[in-house]
Amino acid sequence: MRILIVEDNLDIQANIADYFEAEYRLDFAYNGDQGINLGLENDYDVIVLDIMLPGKDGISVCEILRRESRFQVPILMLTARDTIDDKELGFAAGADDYLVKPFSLRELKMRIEALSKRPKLKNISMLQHLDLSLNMATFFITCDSNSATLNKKEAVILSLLIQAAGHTVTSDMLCDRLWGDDLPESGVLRTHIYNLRKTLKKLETQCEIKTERASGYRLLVEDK
Amino acid sequence: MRILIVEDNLDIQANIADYFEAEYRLDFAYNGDQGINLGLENDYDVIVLDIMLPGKDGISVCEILRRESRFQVPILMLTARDTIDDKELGFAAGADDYLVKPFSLRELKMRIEALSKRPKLKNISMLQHLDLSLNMATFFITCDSNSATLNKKEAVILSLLIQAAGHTVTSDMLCDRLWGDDLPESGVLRTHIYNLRKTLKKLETQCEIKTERASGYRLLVEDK
DNA sequence: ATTGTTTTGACAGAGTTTTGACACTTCCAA
DNA sequence: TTGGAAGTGTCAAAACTCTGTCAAAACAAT
Repeated sequence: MRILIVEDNLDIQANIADYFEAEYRLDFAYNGDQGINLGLENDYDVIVLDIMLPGKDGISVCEILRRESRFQVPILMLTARDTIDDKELGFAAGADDYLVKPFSLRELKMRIEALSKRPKLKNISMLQHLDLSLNMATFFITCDSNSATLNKKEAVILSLLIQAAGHTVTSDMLCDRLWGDDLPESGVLRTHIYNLRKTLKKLETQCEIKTERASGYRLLVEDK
Repeated sequence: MRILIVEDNLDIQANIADYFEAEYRLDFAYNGDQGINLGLENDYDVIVLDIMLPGKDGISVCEILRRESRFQVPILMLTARDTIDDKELGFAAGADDYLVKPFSLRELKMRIEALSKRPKLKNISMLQHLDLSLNMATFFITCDSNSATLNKKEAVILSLLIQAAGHTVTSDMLCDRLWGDDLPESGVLRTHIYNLRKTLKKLETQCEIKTERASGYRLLVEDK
């Protein structure tokens, strides 16, 4: 399990490091900007975010991560204050859980475990991108007056591409989501992408799947 | 028996888990939004809802569940405060029972048992959808001048479909309601759906059961 | 016993996913 | 520049899975 701790207090950092080092892979950021960079770069299982930070405060960091990240990382906020205002701000910014300082490391651990166990693609049932919208409950896609239904694999692929729109989604990541550990050894993914493109074309949508050679696929963000 | 616990305090969660795990099927949510999602997604026998939650408080969760859910799940509220105000708020929001912290697990269990025994379809004995009406006391369905009587299983299936009209009801959920834990291992459900469709056709109703492949069934809402 | 209800199992047909073959593109080194 | 290796696009057909259909058997109620 990989965790990012964004916290400026060196004592707290050291405590967390001691307690969790053996079990998790930890990265530390000392200020908001560094937190944003690391958070966008890597795919963490949980991000622990102090609300009081030098430079950008935790709320802003949280907002930016939520807006920019192509991953749906659970974010746990730390705060010294226990005012409702703070909490509401935090949740509004997209935090998933809250912990008030001082806290026990044991409790922090329990919450991290709880967060990491949540299904990643929780409740997003209606995804949109440019002129396209995809209903993940029915696998129905619509573009203006045109529509079609995808099958499951295609829907999963498209949903991941939309969520990462503009960023490349590696083939590995797609395979992981589609087949988990026992992947078929043929080029199935290619076929699915091919069919997906065919139905996208039929819908006359502006959305286009670009392939990043030797890496993966990416949904273009600009109109044509 | 399937129960949803919406409670952010991990210690209480752990206690409840220990005490009830052997006997009930438990799901946990640790904030309001997760509670709402799980509550709407699944068909619980009882929902236990803490009033103090991160994010949406229990009252709002209760209101939303009551408004949105296609099930009539009994809701038991937990609160640390014992003010009349709180109780009234809770009942106004649609809670069915109340328990003040700290409480004994034995008492919680008694209340859960009591709630779960209440008839599920309290006042709904006459279900309607489009031009069809189903009397759950007699299993009699009518459409204009045509009518027929269903048998019990068919009636249960149709009632669930009507209550969820427009939304997919998973096969799992249907099986759960029809057979509980010891399901028959053949494709009985298919047969019942088949027969149900046959009588629906005979009645010349506008209602139509659509199957969502690899998922479940859904009653169409638009006229044909 | 008779009747109605529920389950079983077999089969066919429809839809989904995988496979594999071939052509085409891109990149790199000779 | 040129040829080959690696990565992709294309497509049809095979393999697989889920459903609909139905008759007959098992079960329950009266």
